[in-house]
Amino acid sequence: MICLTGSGAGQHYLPAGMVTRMLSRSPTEPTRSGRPRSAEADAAILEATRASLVDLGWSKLTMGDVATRAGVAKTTLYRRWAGKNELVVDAVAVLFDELELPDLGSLAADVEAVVLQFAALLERPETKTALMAVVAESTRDEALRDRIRNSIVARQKRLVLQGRERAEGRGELPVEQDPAVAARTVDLIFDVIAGAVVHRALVSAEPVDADWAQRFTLLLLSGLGAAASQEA
Amino acid sequence: MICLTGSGAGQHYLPAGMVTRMLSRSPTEPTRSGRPRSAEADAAILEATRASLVDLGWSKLTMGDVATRAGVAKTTLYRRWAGKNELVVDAVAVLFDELELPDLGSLAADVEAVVLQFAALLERPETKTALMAVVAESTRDEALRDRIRNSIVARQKRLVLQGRERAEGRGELPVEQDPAVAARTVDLIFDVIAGAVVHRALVSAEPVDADWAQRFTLLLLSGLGAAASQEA
Amino acid sequence: MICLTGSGAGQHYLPAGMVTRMLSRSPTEPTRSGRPRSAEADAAILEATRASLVDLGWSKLTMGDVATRAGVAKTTLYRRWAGKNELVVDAVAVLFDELELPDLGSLAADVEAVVLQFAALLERPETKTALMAVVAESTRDEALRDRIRNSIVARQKRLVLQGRERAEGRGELPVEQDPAVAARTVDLIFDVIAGAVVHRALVSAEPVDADWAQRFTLLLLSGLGAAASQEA
Amino acid sequence: MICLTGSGAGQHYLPAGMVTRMLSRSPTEPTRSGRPRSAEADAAILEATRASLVDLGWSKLTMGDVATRAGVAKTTLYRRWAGKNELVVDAVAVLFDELELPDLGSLAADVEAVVLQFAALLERPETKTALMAVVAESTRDEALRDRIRNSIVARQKRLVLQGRERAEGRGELPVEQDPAVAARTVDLIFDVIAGAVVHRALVSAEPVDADWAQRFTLLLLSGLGAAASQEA
DNA sequence: TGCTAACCGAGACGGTACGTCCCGTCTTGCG
DNA sequence: CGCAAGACGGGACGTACCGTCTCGGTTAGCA
Repeated sequence: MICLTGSGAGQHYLPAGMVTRMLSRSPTEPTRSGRPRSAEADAAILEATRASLVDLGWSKLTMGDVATRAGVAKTTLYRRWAGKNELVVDAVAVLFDELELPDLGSLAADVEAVVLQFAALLERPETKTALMAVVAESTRDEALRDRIRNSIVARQKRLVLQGRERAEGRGELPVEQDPAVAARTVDLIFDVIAGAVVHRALVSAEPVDADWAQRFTLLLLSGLGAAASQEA
Repeated sequence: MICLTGSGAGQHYLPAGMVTRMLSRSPTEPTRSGRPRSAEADAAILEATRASLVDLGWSKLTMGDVATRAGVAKTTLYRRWAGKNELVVDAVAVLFDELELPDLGSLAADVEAVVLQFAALLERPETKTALMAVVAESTRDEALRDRIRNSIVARQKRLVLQGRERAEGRGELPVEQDPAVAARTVDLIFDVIAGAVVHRALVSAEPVDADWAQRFTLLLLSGLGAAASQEA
Repeated sequence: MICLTGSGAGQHYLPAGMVTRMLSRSPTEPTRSGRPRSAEADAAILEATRASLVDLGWSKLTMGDVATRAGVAKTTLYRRWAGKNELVVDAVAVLFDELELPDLGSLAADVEAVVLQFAALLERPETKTALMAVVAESTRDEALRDRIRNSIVARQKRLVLQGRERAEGRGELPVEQDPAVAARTVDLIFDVIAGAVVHRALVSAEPVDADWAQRFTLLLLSGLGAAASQEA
Repeated sequence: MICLTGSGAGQHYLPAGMVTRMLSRSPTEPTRSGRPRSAEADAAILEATRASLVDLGWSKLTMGDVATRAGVAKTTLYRRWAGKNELVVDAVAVLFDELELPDLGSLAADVEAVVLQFAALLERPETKTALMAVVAESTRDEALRDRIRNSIVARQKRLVLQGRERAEGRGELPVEQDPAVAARTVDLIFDVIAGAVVHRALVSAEPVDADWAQRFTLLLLSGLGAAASQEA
């Protein structure tokens, strides 16, 4: 697995495990003199951000309110995050970790389950309100777009990869030899699944229930099979 | 065609042609004495809104800036729209009118074309930045959600309906007898198409080019065929 | 009396009496469209400034606190005054209006009286704390220096002029023919009186009582007589 | 001359020469083991304070900036001085040491000279900006007032004492027998001289040139002679 | 010569106030 | 009565310093 943990809190922040011994100090991390940043503050801030998001929603959330809830000074927030967008991405990203690909014996069952999981996640007010807002903001902010990709999108896409491997193992899908084809197929499927679920839940504002999940999965897997046989 | 015109500009707004004769005055529109509202102002405001959206993006757009660009007082904006969200929805909605379902002889060709049209629309900065933002905002605002549905979503969904009718006419798709099944199939397809395109363009931030459109269409139509035969 | 009233509140502020008739609009004051500034707000702010000065002193006085006390938004302060310095000068200037030259029959008695008046003024916390602070600030700010001169210094210097005229009338002082000599003598006396009182009260921090006033006046008037006879 | 050196730098600060032998250790200064404070740091800080005062003025001067200029940590400043006021008083006090009463043969010449010296000192930006500011601050701070009196005022007042003694020696002034009368006369003269010069230079903002000094001295000494003869 | 206590730099901490921007509302006078 | 202008009370912004508090590391002087 690649770097899905990673970015962590802020721009100049050193993840805990990185400071090891004085001897093996990285040359790019000279010494970090001065008082180190409080890890408790980090946790409190992210937790407070999620709480504030639930209570107030994206547009009413303010840095000052988050700071107050976290029992922290506003400056402490700004020392770690450049603004509301970055903070919320980090606060929400962790929620996507709970998505898991269960092994229910068939690809269809697995896909249906993960669709429902994703829909449940999008039901939660902090996710619903935050996800589209940061995506909207990212249309004008390259750095934010990268942050979203690393922190959120990658967390979701790994499920598709995992599902593909498992289906290949089960013999439900032929093993794709060409890695380029494999990659773009994964991307396509990912956009279809994530896009459809998000669109149904947030734009059409209709429930993503078991019935819809089943019909969607049928459409997707049928298409996948037919398309694969045709591409070959 | 059902109600796609509709809501129009603002809460107490009278479309230009509607103020006709004093005789046939609606009882809920008592007399409207005094100076009537300027229709030019409306056009200027919506145009200014789109321009401001291009220049500044959603989050930096302000009512004051729009008013200044339109050569209009802030009060004039608020007399017509309740706030930024409503204004932007109306300003952007018209852009979705340019989407059309061409008749290229086959369903696949038609779908590919409309996918590319939609992608081109999402390339435009005013659309890209506005669409997700108002959707995000609508997660907490019922009235806004309705406005979006009436002004934007309906404009897109009609293409799917149209495509289905045409495909049925061509014999590419069986005529669905049960109207409930028909409706939910249309909804599913709409969410898959719109969701996948939006997700690819704005979240994955990858180009929606002819190749992708073709592969996506293949997946969709294959799935559609297989699913339809299975549901039967 | 020349322009001692005058400057008034703020930079773009129109004193009340100036807006007279629509006909005789000054060409430099084009029309002043829009809602006019609230005169009540002005008064409330200046009053609140003096109160805050008494309670908190110069260095603890904040714009926010003044705004709160005045029941006014911070922006309303900043619309009229560029900062704390300007505001305090205007708020305190009016206090110097209460200085008056009484007519006690002799120059000595008049001078003693005005010295004690001035000392009493410097006892008041709002004056004491503000005067030196704005003077200190004015060492780096040309505009502030002018403001102080127009609003405060001029109010004091008129007493010296008045005293001279009265003493000349009584025959206590010879009538000075050369206006240049007269002017520089007035300046000298003004600096000596104001300087000595301020220095005693605020730097030496000793009481300016009747005894000190008498001894100071004796020194001043004796010197004035001798110097005048010598200069002649 | 008595205690003009005086308080020295800071609250727990030990002037360099004072740490002598263990034997004669003050009982209130238990042992002072460990690394002693850097004397170089002290000098660098005071120098940096004056430099910052010149560049930024009183109100823009910050402890952080002084620390940076001195190549020292903020904590090092706070270990020695309680705050900005105390630091600036100490930094500026030394400048008043350069005031000297020259012996030019007559009291008038001596006074004129010292007036011009004082005026020259007040021309220097660090003095000009600091003196009034700390005086202003001292109106609310008893301890600061004492510090100013010990560090600055006393340095100036000694010149008046010295001048009086010299004039008595020359026979220009009668020797005052009553020490109380002598003391209050010195105080009066001091306030008149210092007050007039400061007021002219900083409030009236007019030049204290040779002409003004001469006219002022004439006024003062004439008054002094007349007043003395009258008091007798 | 090694201990140890107080020093030092760096810089993060919880705060307060800043001055600005925008909000959505409210007066003005003009047309 | 609509409209442009612009002042109003209010709220959040992001920044600058405050004075305090850890950190890791240095430095004198006693043992």
